[in-house]
Amino acid sequence: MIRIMFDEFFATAKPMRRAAGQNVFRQGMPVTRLYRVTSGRVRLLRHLAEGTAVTVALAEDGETIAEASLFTERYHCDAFAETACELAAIPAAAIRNRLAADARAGVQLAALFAGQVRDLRARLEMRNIRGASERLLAWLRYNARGKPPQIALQRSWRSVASEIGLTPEATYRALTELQRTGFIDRRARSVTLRSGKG
Amino acid sequence: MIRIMFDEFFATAKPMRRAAGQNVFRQGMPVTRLYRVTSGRVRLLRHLAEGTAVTVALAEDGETIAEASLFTERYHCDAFAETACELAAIPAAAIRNRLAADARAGVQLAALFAGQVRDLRARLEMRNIRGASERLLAWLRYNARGKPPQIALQRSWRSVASEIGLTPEATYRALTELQRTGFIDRRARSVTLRSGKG
DNA sequence: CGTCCGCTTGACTCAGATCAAACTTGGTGG
DNA sequence: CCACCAAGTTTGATCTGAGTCAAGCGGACG
Repeated sequence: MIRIMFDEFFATAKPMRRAAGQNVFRQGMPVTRLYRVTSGRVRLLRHLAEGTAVTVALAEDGETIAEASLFTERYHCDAFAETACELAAIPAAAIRNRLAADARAGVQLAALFAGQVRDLRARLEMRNIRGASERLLAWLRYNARGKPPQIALQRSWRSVASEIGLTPEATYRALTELQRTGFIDRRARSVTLRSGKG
Repeated sequence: MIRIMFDEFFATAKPMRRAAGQNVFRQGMPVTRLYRVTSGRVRLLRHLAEGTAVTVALAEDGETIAEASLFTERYHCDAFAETACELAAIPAAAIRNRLAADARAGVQLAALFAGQVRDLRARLEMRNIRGASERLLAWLRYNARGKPPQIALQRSWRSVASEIGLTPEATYRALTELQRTGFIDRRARSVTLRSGKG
């Protein structure tokens, strides 16, 4: 119910495509649109003095980019397609109008962002776990649902690997290890967490 | 101007203390207060089935905890003092009332959270940089201001180390390395970024 | 004056990255 | 239905760079 507001806009958004390397928006340009990545990968780069740049985010899979731009005049970073991609674009003005017209919209948006903050904090915290198996286990626990806790992965383990900051190889090995030590029960992309050991 | 709203509440908040190991709130309890950590460190733990738990965040230094709780009935995690700490507490109802009364408050809050989202994404992205020197350099670039870009650190390098996910030793070595290769110019806690190499 | 903590440097270790090769799966098109 | 290709998965061997332990310096503070 919380992300309804955004989704509603994106549902009717006009889709657009970008070839690999093409630009979506540039730092310093007035904020005209909000984007969601439908497929492919978009890199957000913040330019600094001296011609250097820092990657600020990598978006794929339905992630929305530069939401913070809603509240600023100009984009604070460049966005360019790293692979060929498809994006949904909505005019920033539409959201701003909604925010001005509907008092509850602001609160809804705040709730949406607050949830993202919580989620990002959790992800960041997982990165502090050094051991590959332990980090993966933390991720599994965080994302498992039900009793007993289970995960039916809708994507590749590779993508999980990149989310938790491990190489695919390390992730597969960690899976094997967790299986071996009896922490999980796995069949392909389905995992069941087990109480303690095996 | 954006974080005025929160700060205003926290400024008049009653301070409270917790000894190391003491509880602040528990998962499942109705959300009554919002907290900001003034000193010390608070660990947020999310309990899962099977008696296991995952650390969801570690807050210190003036960080606000469990903002997302503003929009839920009950706390979704435990909070307990990891060291002796001091907290500022404000009633959640106060914020909710403000949100209900002032239409612009919701938007302000959304803007605040959106900024946090951007910041957390950037931090997460830095963690994907493997090399210690490169990661530290990215952090320095992200946090430097001015022309030429400079940083006058107000805290210890140790705390920077933990923020970027390196050991203090690795961080000091990276500093030395960046100095040696001419990327930075350092005197104690003041750093100037230099164009390319030395 | 002594203690604590941040800083610094050195030596060693090891877990995860990297490189490599094979197998499986899934989808595409003939 | 099969040939084929791309991507994901799996396992092995090797290497490297950050973690760990250790030791010493110096400034802040009681």
